[in-house]
Amino acid sequence: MQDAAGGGGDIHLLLTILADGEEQARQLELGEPAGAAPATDGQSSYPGGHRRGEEYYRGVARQLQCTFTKAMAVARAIEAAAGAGAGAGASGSRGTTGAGSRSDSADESSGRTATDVLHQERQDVPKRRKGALPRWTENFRVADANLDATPDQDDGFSWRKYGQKDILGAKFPRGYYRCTYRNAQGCPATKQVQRSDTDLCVFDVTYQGVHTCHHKHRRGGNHHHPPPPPAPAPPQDLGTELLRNFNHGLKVETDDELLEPPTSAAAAALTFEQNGAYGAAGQFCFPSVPFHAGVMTTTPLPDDAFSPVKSGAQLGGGAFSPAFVSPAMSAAGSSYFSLQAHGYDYEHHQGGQFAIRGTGSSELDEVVSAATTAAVHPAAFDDPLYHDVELDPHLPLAPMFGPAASMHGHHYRNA
DNA sequence: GTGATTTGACCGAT
DNA sequence: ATCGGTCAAATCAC
Repeated sequence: MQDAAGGGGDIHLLLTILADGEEQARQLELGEPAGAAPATDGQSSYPGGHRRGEEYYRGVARQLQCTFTKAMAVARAIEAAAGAGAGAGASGSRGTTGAGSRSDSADESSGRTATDVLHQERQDVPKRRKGALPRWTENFRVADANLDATPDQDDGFSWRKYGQKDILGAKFPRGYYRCTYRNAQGCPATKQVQRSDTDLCVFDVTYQGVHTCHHKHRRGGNHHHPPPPPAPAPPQDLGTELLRNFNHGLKVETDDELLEPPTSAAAAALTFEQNGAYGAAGQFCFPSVPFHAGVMTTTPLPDDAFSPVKSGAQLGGGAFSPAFVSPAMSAAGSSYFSLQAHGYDYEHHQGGQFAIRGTGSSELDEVVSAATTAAVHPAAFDDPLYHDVELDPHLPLAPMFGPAASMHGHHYRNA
């Protein structure tokens, strides 16, 4: 509604990003580690000076790539904002009745635990917080673009389809699934599956809510899937890992400057806050750099898909992964991955981009300030209680992988 | 018979 | 009024 301000700001932002890109291109040309130089460390990371240069160029090139991505995102956002207030999806509404014989809806039916939980959450936060449940998206690619190709890459959970809907502007209907054990165990997890209209091989799978069921891996069910495919990791892990990584004193590059935690995180959060003022969102990019396994734990998580630490699985070819990676995703060779939590969409592209898309409003400030606080007091990360605080553990403050990692902050308005 | 899927209708949000 | 998400009766599959 107040897109006007956002639009103007976004244009300015776009210009800023483009200026960044210009600067990065210049760096490429000069080969001079300008601001983002690994100046201070140097030798420790790159014994061979010659190799260091190579790495440097690569890094700058990736930055440049990220900058382009950001610019395009902002441009699209501007376009969308200008065009029409394309309704942002993500409505977490919950229909109550069915036809005629309703009887549940209230709250006491035994199977409504998940709903209850949601209710409770909402009562705790009177503001309407639709995206109360963490939400993230993965792209699955199937071998052939066959129309009857199954989007159902077994992710290790048992899903039950409860709806299908034609979506405006999409060629293919969207399928709605919820955890089979929703009634039995009150598991709130759901997912939406939609085939990409551009690439028939690609299915966008949006997960929402973390499995609370003691899911048993789908017993030799419909699909031939021998590999033990755990589930899309619960976002908590992302937050945990991010925060953990943060504690490792990695460097973060925010927009223009290279910073070091906690300063860096604080600055990143600050950037966010500024973005928040726009009512917009942030997009963070960081070059894909070889990361140190020490920072993360790579675990082929077993059945209990909810152990606090499981992530860092490598995508193919040495590309880094976000703080967590669902085996389902890597198995499917997905090239794209995103996550949303508490109103923010986190997106990660295999190319090394990470974006945060906010759903706007005051929530942003809350989270940002919480994040800022947390960033300044890294010790808080070790406190298991931080989960209970408003602090959103899923913030993008984390310096991702490796000392050379850098992160750019920007935002764009998401219609 | 049991459980999953299909499908039209309902509901909240925009 | 429209759209996305959900419900539940009807239907299908085992």
